[in-house]
Amino acid sequence: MSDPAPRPASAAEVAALAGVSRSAVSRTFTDGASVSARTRAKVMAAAEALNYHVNHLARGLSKDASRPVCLLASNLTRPYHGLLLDALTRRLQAAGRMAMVINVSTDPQSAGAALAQALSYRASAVVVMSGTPPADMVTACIDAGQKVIAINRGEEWPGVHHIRIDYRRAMQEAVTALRAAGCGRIALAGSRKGTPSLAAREAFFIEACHAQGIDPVVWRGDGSGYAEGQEAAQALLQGQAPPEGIFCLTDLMACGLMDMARDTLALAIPRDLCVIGFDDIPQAGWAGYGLTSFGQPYDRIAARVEEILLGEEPASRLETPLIWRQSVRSAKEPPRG
Amino acid sequence: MSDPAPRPASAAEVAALAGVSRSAVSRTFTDGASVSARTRAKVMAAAEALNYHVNHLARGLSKDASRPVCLLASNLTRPYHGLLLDALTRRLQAAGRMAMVINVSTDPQSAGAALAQALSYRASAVVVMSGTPPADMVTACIDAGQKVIAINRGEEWPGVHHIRIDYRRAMQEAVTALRAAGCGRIALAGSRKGTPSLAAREAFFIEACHAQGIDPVVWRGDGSGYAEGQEAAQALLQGQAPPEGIFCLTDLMACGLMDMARDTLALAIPRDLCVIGFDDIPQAGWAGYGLTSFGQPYDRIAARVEEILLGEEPASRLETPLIWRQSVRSAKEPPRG
DNA sequence: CTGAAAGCGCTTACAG
DNA sequence: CTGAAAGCGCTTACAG
Repeated sequence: MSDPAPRPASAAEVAALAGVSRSAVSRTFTDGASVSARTRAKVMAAAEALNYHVNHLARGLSKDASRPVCLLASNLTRPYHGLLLDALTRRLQAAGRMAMVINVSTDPQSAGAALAQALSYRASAVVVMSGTPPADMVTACIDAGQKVIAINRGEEWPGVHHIRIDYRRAMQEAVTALRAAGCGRIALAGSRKGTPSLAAREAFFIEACHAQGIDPVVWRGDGSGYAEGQEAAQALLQGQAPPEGIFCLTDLMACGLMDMARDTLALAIPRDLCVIGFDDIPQAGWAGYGLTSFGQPYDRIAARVEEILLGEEPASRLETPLIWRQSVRSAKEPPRG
Repeated sequence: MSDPAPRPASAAEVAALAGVSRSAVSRTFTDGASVSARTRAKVMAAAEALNYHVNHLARGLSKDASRPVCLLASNLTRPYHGLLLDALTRRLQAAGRMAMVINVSTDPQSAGAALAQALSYRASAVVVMSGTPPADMVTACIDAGQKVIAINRGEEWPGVHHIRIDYRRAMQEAVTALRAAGCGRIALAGSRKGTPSLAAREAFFIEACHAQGIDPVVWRGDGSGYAEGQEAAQALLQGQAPPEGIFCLTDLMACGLMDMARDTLALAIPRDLCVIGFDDIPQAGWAGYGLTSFGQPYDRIAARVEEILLGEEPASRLETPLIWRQSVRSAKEPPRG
């Protein structure tokens, strides 16, 4: 309002104004520190007058807890990533941590560079939301004292904290639901991309089919988005004796598949075809889709990240509830034919 | 791999190993600094051996350029915000800046707290992607030497760098397109939410209608998402002489409106109804919608942010191209009736 | 080009 | 409870 200060106030200036030592100021803003009520009051008054805010950058030099948490993200453009990032940033913020996001989408190999950046900012932890950084960079981070938290990344890395979904159970449920809906011929709309989550869902879906005596038709696209869903529909649904139930690796694929099945192939869903997706993105709930899908436990994932930050080591896999909508016949309805 | 160091190497250790001063190490990692090739080589070798990375936290204490850039975001769950955040983080990263995101979605008033956080981390700039922080907090940031960059935020704040879209021109184009498609009765699916962008689109759309001698029907929902689009369809399309062309404030609303118009009201698009949206989210391109929409210049916005960070002050408003798809009849096709 | 020194803004034993 | 001092890891005039 008055003379605009060129730089923010420092603890030293607050100390001077309050007539106390810089240590006293520091203590006032440190949670469990011992300061008398009187000193604290003087400090607070001075701080307010100078619009003082502790410099977290400087604090991070000595205090681990105020160092940033790095989020390695990609494809922020896709609903799943947006939802996860939303849950994560919200949670970290509530915990008073600074979230720094590194976008690794441009170059699939860039995950290594991202970790180098995390190292440069002395992040206290790095959360790998996607991408697969090279093992030696992961080791370097861990050696430097950082926690590395992997969300739904495949292989077990030594020293890495994993947060995992129980894909096996989910895939069993998917197959069961399709069979209960009367689907005899079952297919999987998969992907050649081979990211850990995608690969795990594929493997467990096929395993579950076999366990129930079914031999699923498997189709694989290049990616796992809307366009691949459309391709899947064309590839799977045109021959004779086409599948009656399809599990799509992602909701995005399911949306593409449904659009193509209805508009071009003139199939009715769920009468002629049952579809299940994964991620429970907002579009799954849109009237145009009504897609039955597995919900990702975004908030629970975020909660686990915080637990790990606090030193706890949660073990069990997270459950994904199947959200029922209209793309799968309920057991009572008769199947087609 | 070998003995895991509890903490990362410091410049002092590198200096010791290389047999030079700490200044020499610092200079080696500073862009325009004067170091002999020989010294630099020694330093680099030692740095590699110790896996040294400059501590940007510490560097931020004295160098403005390595202080973080704060991104005040919200609704990361929505396509528009995801797309913008994606473009921004990508660009900042390429520029070697650290992007710290603060999620202000929980509480609309939380924008003030977010700014306080930006102040605490001595961000060199804060980018307001959404939310409207209180004026005095904005002043505090500016007084503390931070750049405040507002993307599509309404009012002119003193000292704030604005990045703006030419909504007036876009809205004129929308009305023109609808009229060229033969739409006589025109409506606006608006919102009571009143965020700056939304309000501006509304006002300019109505202004453009009047300029072309049209009196649009205006409906307003609570928000600007899919559900409000559905409501808009019910409210606007049921009476007699319903609108033949509707502009929706957002693509999300347009999707909801289209679904409701087709599924429940049995209207054909664009035969019975032309629809235009805004944002050009991925779903607009899905086969189920084929929505004609204005594209946000995400990359250009990000480029401007960088320009402002570099001290330039770009002035003109950004253009939004109208992306033609199938939800508006082209001028040649005859309108219905 | 190079090093010794002071400074950036904090925290945390260490005495009192 | 409180202050003087050393430390966190960097940068940048200042001499040489």
